[in-house]
Amino acid sequence: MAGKRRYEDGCAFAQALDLVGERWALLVIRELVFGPKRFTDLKADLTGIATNVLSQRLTDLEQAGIVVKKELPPPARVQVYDLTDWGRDLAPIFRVMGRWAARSPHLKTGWPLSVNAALLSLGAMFDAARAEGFAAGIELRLDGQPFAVTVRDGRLTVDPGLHEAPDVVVTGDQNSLLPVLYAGMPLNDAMRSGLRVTGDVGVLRRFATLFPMPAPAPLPAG
Amino acid sequence: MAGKRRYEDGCAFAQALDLVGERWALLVIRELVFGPKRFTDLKADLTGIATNVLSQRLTDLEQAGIVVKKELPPPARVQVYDLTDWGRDLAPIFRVMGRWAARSPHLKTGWPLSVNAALLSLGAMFDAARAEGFAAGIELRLDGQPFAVTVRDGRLTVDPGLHEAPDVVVTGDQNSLLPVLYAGMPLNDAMRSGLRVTGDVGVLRRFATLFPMPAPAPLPAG
DNA sequence: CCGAATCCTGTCCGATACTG
DNA sequence: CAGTATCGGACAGGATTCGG
Repeated sequence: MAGKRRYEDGCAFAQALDLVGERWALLVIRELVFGPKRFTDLKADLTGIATNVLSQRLTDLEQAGIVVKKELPPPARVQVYDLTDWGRDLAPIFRVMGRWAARSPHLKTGWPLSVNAALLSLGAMFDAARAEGFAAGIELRLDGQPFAVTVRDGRLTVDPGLHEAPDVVVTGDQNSLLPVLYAGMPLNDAMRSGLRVTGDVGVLRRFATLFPMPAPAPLPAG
Repeated sequence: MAGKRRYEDGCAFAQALDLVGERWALLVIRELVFGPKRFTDLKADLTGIATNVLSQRLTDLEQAGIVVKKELPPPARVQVYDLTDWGRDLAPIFRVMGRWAARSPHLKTGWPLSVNAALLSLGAMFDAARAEGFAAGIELRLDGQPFAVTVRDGRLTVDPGLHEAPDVVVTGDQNSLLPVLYAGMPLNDAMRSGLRVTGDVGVLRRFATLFPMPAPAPLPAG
């Protein structure tokens, strides 16, 4: 435990990397931004992570003050991991860096995404200019979990839980929905392959125009 | 080379980590945001990095399209590493994440910083509200290199090179200057220990009030 | 002298098996 | 369900050496 590898750098950014720069650490945080999860669910959502690594990261993040281990009240009485307020303040990182990576010349599209990754990508790719004069309430039920997406005043918000006043409700999985938003797939195609839409489909179609893919960066010589 | 460890995740953020998530990678980029450097200077500015690791990161980042290897024109004819435009777009990450880390309950202050780290920290800690109605041109000469710092319209910019119209010129090293900006050290103390100031000292004193330290996050239990 | 390539050692990661 | 134990392999750290 004493042999922890650290940059010995006064730079606050370098000290951030000491806390969240190890492999998987930021992805663990990504999976907790919309609310607490149990160990096994975290493992399921983080494809490929080993149990010992997940365990290690959670204790490291807990010691850093980013994650807290909680026990849900009876009768549930299961223990879950949640972000502290400060830990949740990392959310903008995912949007800023995700938007940057969306311009990678090597970006692989069409790969499966976790529910949390898909929801964060909305905030990353959202184009405020295209949303001018548009307001909408959309409830997304991905993998059975409801999320309230709201567009208003050129801003997009995503919160866990049911939407108070949805114009449209979309049920299905994120990997069916995202090609509609980012790759121009016709909504009808997605509905034919499992996506269910109830309510105002026009709102959803309009919503799907708010996420333009940025042009990839040029690759210097290769 | 083929055995590169990757998250196989469609999430753009996870793919960003595939590119810049390895140890030292983001710090290498940090050291290049204000302009190209030679291998040896990079090694000197990144305290503790091993030559083979630096070499490996540079070739990885070059393949990713983030870094380019250039040869300066004769008579210099030395090779330098520079960021691509896309690579330089990572600069906001340092500010956002640095500002986040400044609230760490474990933050170590008073440690030495590189020139680039110090300059990026200005953008991270700058408080626009405190700069209302204030405009200033400040030339910082840190470790012999000049940087033009400008405050205007509630915004702060930092560019490499001499300032066109400086109100004040500060010469010295970043570790003498930063305590004045962030820790309330009296400017006179810093000047007594090596910082040299020519021009309007009042502008510098006012400038030093623009960088309030945020309150550290509470540590949940211990 | 600069920019690496090459040892070697230690630590971390990944996969699986196993336990309260 | 929620982790711990174990082990092989990949990667990082440090020193040395080599080519331009």
